[in-house]
Amino acid sequence: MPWPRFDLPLLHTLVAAVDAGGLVRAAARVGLTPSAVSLQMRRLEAQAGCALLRKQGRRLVPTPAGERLVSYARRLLQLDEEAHAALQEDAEAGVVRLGAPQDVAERWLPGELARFARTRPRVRLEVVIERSAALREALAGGRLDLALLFGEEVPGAALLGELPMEWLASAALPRPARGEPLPLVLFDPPCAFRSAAIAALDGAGLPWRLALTSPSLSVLWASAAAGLGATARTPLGAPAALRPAGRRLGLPRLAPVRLWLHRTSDRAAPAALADALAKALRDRHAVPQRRPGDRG
DNA sequence: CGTAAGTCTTCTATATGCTT
DNA sequence: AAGCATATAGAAGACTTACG
Repeated sequence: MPWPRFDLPLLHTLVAAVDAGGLVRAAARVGLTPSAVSLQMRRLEAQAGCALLRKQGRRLVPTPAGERLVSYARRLLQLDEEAHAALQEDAEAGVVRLGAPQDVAERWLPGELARFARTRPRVRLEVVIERSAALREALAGGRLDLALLFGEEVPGAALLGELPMEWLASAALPRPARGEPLPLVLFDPPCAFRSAAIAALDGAGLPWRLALTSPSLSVLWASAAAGLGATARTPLGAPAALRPAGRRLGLPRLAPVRLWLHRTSDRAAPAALADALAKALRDRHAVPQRRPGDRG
């Protein structure tokens, strides 16, 4: 057996395969074709000397040996990241200012930032929670280095992932009678979710009315949860009382929204740090498509 | 020591078969 | 029929070896 026993890139792919639950999705994560990933897993099984993955229906799940190796692989990859970061640490002391919408900042970002901070203890992160319009303005004004934004493609922005956009409502909100307008709970404009919701209803010829608008996501969640109206958003961070309600209320399907990583065009100041954080987020692009166990 | 030729490794593209 | 894993052929790059 040649040294080393295990190739780090193969372990990285194994972790991606187990996390993604299949080789096709793993391939997208690691930037290879599915066949290359399949070959990598065969090579890794040869290195391990035993089967690491097995089929379960259409999914691929780890064997007991695979699970043990994944646990080691995570530690090895973490150590690799730390070793790399340690060599760069001296060049990397400073502040990164990152903006994000509230649901992203609360539900997705903390884990990613903690991971980043572990490997770069001398970096201070400043997270700004604002609506997209305010974040765009702050980015343009040089008050942010990076921003996570929902919406359309902008040159220079990196796609982090796609999230389903759904109609969300309390079970207490009745289906409107024929011809009755659907009460909506939405952000003030400009808002990508608001525009998409209204366009979808208008496109389907369904009447609607604004029951409440607010600049605060918490107010929207609480109002919708109380049954004031339906809202359109990703399910990320939605309170438990809000359920996907498109089918029950007879509403048109909504296209998924894309989450983009924008960075300031001002390449000055802590460009290296912002680059490092941007790379860390892009590399993982771990936007949960749908957590296992979630329904519809 | 430097370089050219041969070999090996690993990738993509495409085809195929299995499962749901 | 769609979605997925895998088999195979060929291409590209990395590595090794032989030679001047």
